[in-house]
Amino acid sequence: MSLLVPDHQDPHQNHTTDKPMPPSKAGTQEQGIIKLSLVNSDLWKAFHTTGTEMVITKHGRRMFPHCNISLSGLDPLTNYVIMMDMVPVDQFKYKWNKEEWEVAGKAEPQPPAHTYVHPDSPAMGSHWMKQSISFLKAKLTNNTLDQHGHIILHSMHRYSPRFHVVQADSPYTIHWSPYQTFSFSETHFTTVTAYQNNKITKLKIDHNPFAKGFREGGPHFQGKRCRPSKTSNNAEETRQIGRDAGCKSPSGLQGSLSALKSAKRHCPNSHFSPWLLDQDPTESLNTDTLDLSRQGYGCEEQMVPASMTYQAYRFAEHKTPSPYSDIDNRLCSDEPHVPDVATVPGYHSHPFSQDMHHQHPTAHHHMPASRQHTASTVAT
DNA sequence: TCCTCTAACACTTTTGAATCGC
DNA sequence: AGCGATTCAAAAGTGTTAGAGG
Repeated sequence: MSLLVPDHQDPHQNHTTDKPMPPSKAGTQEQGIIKLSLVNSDLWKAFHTTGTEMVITKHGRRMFPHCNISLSGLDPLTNYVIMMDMVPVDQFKYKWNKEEWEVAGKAEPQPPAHTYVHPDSPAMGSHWMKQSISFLKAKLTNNTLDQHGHIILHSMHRYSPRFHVVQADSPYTIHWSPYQTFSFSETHFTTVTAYQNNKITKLKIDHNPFAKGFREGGPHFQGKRCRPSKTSNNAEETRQIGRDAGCKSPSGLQGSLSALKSAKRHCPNSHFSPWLLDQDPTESLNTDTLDLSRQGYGCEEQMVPASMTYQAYRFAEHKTPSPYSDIDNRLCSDEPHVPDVATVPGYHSHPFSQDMHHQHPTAHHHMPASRQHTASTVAT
């Protein structure tokens, strides 16, 4: 499920290349009683230290590290929608020059991006707090004509994921619902179509099980496709990683959970990625979840008309996030009213970023005027 | 010439259905 | 019949590379 979000130009964003947002404390942010933690914060920090790169492809590529968060402080009996989007970190385009990233000019105009709505949304607070929330299946693409609902980004630009916790009984009502926004400085990344920094490549191979094909017995380690290249350093270092690799993964022991557990028993010294084992695959986030499919708008990523772009929001001033605001009326006036979550009247216009300059740069708390008296913001 | 992007490649992991044993 | 464990095949996902294109 995906939808358009407003202009991401956050007045509090850093417009220099080396000034990240204030770091979140131990990968956790707190707003009032709601606390959001970045579960795999250490992994993100490891990448961030080197300079995280995310590959984007025409057909969509998953993130690695992927975003994995945990929530606490929600009302167990209230429904929430959890969403993730990407905001530009600055206004520059970058290029990789030998050993470091350098500015290569002004950023491209932002494409019509989408917000990734967690497939379990909406679900009760108890459901979200039961276990960590993974955005593993969110995909990034550089295809501005993408029809699969992937998050559209520009290559060679820097972005930061944001997480939105929206109190809503259904995606139809999130527009006028209280919501809070979280982001973490360690999750900033540079988009690429091919990895530039070989240190990042090494980190990915070390932590991403899908990369094992190239680490253990892959073509590059068998000489089939090994050849000198413009990135020969990468090739040699990658081969070295292959030579250094330890116990081979349990081929033949398949069967999802049982195979995984069995494999772990049989090969306790194997290198199993944390993101595989941290989460118990038997714990699915399906219980207590409203069945969106039955309601006709599905749990899957959904497209929204491409007619609305960020640009429309560049002129939007901060207003109370009311469904009756002028901005909303203007933006939605020619939207077709079809029963799709992404095209619900007012749905696009949820002012996720219109009023960021009133909030802490990394933790934002938004409430409709009528409910603000009940909210307290504690920016960490 | 340089830089960026794409498709193909060979491999691993994930997923879901089928099968087996208790 | 029901349940859990195991097996199998297909689909999905991975990083690297050469080559195309600007």
